[in-house]
Amino acid sequence: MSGSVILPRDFYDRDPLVVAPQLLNKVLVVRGGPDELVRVSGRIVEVEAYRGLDDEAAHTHRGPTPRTATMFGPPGHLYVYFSYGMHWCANAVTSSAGVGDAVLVRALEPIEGVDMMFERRSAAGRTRDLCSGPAKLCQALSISGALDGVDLTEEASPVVIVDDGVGVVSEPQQTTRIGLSKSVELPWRWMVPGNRHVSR
DNA sequence: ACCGGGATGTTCT
DNA sequence: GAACATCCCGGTG
Repeated sequence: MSGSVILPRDFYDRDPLVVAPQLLNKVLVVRGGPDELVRVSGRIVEVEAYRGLDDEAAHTHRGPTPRTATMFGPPGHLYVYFSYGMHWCANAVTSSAGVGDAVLVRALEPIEGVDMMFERRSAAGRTRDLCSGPAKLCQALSISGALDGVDLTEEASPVVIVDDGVGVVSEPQQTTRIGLSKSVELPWRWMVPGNRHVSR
């Protein structure tokens, strides 16, 4: 798309506390996949940072496991994990390879493929129900474990994150993270202030 | 509006 | 066994 630029590797190769708020207003795009010729996308309006070294809630905090191989890998890749026995959640790996940091994408404002999103998410009654949660957006965009490890910085990738020229959020809303029992005090969740598509 | 519980399977103690 | 980076549905006020 003209005017849209794929975020480069350098963007991700930094501390997730820096990357996370800068991912707000960027656009997550999924193309191809199970439904050929379909392109769906949404603007990132809510994120959380996970930092393996000092964050007890991070999957990587207790060292490498088979599940977290991608999160310990190089930055700029998609880390997808299976949650509560039925949901998928998607992260962008940050920091350098071997560190184990990532940013969880928690909510999108739908842009392209809204009809397809409603088909995939029969429970959604309103547009703001389509992508207002980390597992909801994976369902709407058809992101599953098959896409774990995808390079987000390659033009040919089925999943990319692009900058479409909308600026960074000047004063992101910052709170503690959602749904955790460990490291609950860390204020590592950021949102676009006033956006209707954030999670509850 | 809020609250409680069930679904469902991988990972870790 | 218990915990888990969740969601949905049905209760009640």
